[in-house]
Amino acid sequence: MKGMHNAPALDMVFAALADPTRRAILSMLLEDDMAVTDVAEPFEMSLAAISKHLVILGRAGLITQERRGRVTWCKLEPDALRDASIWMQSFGQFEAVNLDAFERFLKTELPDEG
Amino acid sequence: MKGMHNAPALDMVFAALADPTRRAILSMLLEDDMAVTDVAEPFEMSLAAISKHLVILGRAGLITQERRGRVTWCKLEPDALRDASIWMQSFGQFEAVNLDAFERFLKTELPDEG
DNA sequence: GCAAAACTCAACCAAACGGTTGAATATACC
DNA sequence: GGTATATTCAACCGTTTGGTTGAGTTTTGC
Repeated sequence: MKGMHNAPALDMVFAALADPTRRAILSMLLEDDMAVTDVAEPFEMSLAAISKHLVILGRAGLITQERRGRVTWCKLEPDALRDASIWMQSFGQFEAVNLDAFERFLKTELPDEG
Repeated sequence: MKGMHNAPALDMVFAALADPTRRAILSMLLEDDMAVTDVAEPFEMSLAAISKHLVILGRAGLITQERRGRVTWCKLEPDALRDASIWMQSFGQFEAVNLDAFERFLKTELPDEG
């Protein structure tokens, strides 16, 4: 179902991105997977607050969490960003972009993927 | 100041995009500039509610409003989306995208612009 | 000048958000 | 088994969000 942009999903993705703490978390996870405690470390707020932020990021599909032992590992899931990014590209200077050509462009530009 | 992504601005853009009514309004404005009353027409909510949505879109920089007579015209401002879009491209499969090459790609793909 | 049109403002409301603290739950380690 | 670690749960709190309604403001047209 290419090109079908699920509205509730977009709601959740954009809402998740609207918070600077959550965007910072995503940036951190870009480097590497992290435990919840380590994610929380640089922030001046409680671990519980970070835990809630991670739930919101998880429900938006932007991260996944995998529990291994007593540690919950957080992993970036960039695919969720993709739908939102493509939705945005339907505007403005991106208006008339041929998405298939866009995909081909990405494939040629990216080193490892696909 | 290329590449400087203003955090509060991103907050407002993403928050504005997190609502389906507001995304629908943006899609409508993609077609043409519209009066507030005409923007409100297809929605099953009060004009005042739509007026508030337009304020939120305006504060995010996604639209501008120009009053001509008693009619307030709403106009899409896609530049605000651009920063957010570029922020998103720093993730996932867009990570390694050469933005200059991306711009060149857009120029070749778009019929009228630049 | 007066009524209709096109909004916006103000007050209100329920629900969601973003944070807190303290208790609960697993798991790991000695 | 008991204690420390990692994380979530639950209750609470003030603020924001997304809607309502009704009144106010400006402009247009007869």
